[in-house]
Amino acid sequence: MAEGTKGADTRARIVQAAIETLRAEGYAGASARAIAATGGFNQALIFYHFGSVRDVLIAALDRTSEERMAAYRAAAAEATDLVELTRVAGRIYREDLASGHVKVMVELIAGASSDPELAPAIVARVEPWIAFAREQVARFAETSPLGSMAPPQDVAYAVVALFLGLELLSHLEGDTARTERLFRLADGLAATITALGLVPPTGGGGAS
Amino acid sequence: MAEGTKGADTRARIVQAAIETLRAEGYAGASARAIAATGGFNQALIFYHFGSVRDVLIAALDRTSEERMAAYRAAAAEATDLVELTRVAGRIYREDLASGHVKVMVELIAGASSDPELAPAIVARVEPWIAFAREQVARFAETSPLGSMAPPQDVAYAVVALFLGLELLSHLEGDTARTERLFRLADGLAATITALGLVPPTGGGGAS
DNA sequence: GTCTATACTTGGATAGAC
DNA sequence: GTCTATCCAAGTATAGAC
Repeated sequence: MAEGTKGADTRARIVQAAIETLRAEGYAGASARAIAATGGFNQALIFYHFGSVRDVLIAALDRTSEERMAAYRAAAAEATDLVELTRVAGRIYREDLASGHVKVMVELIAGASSDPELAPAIVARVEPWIAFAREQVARFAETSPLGSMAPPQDVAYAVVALFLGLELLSHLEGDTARTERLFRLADGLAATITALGLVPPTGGGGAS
Repeated sequence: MAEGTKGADTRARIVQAAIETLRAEGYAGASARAIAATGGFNQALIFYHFGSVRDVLIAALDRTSEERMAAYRAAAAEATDLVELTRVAGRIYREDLASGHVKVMVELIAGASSDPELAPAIVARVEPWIAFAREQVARFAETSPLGSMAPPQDVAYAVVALFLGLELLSHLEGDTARTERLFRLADGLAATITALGLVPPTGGGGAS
């Protein structure tokens, strides 16, 4: 990598503008012209650097996804029990709602319906998140009573679905209060599950 | 109502075509031309009968929403405890995933970002679903220990978010197996909550 | 590598014949 | 009430000057 610096800079500016446009206008509003207007550069640059609008949108998801995955991994590594994991998950997810990462993902998942060539690219970028959630749930639930009642894979799928759905609802009306209450509720739920002995009070290997 | 019959018939055909197009092509693919091609009628009819594409999409959500709300109300009325409510919710929601009602709603919520005039109309049509979920949760949880731990309003919000998120994920790859497992998991969870005495074993007023 | 100009396509919407 | 024809705006993408 490190090819010319100037080209890489411009690519980054385009990707950044694509992210901002997806956040503000959604998939249907993320045209080459709209992205160029957001970033203050020429529309033709998108095609020179990425070849198509679709490919710059995929690059946008790659960029936020890598950045946020790093944040989630770092935060998860700090958690040594389910209560802590729930708390950091809430904290990081709230950052996401604000930063727009989940919005970018949700818009691209919804938009994939209209573009058969986009769909497989989005699938490939959503699955790592489900796998990551499964890893984290498994750290505390795999060998516990909870793990046999609720397979980590299924819990992880539900958690990711819940996060995506919360994004849809909370940005529809701009209501963050309800989401806030839900995370406090989740903290209480994690404490209850731990108190009931369904999950070990501490432990779980380090996050990978 | 009952105005000319012919006009009402055509309106219904257009709305039906809009629903099918939203299901198959998503919001970004639901153009007037695409809807007309799906329904086999002229594109100009949409503007004659509805004035704009936006308004026919809103009518599409109205139609599925009314129809599905009736189905949910009827099903919920049968449930006399939380276990039954969970089971019927799963059954009805699986019908929805297949029929496409949730898909229509999700696509319009996501699409609302790109059309400021669409957003308030969608908000007004999503809120009744959150209110309905709250009513149902409250029937069994309001005066129980669960109700004081987890306010029905917040639980309802989470349930709706989960349903919307499951739609996004399950239709992204066409994976219905994971959703199936989740509903069996929910059945078990409802049974556990009841066994723990967090919720009355029977009761809850009739559904409105 | 970036800009201007432009070709071509699709989409929203209307006019006017039937 | 429905269809054909058409206008115009917006979108993707490319060619070619700089």
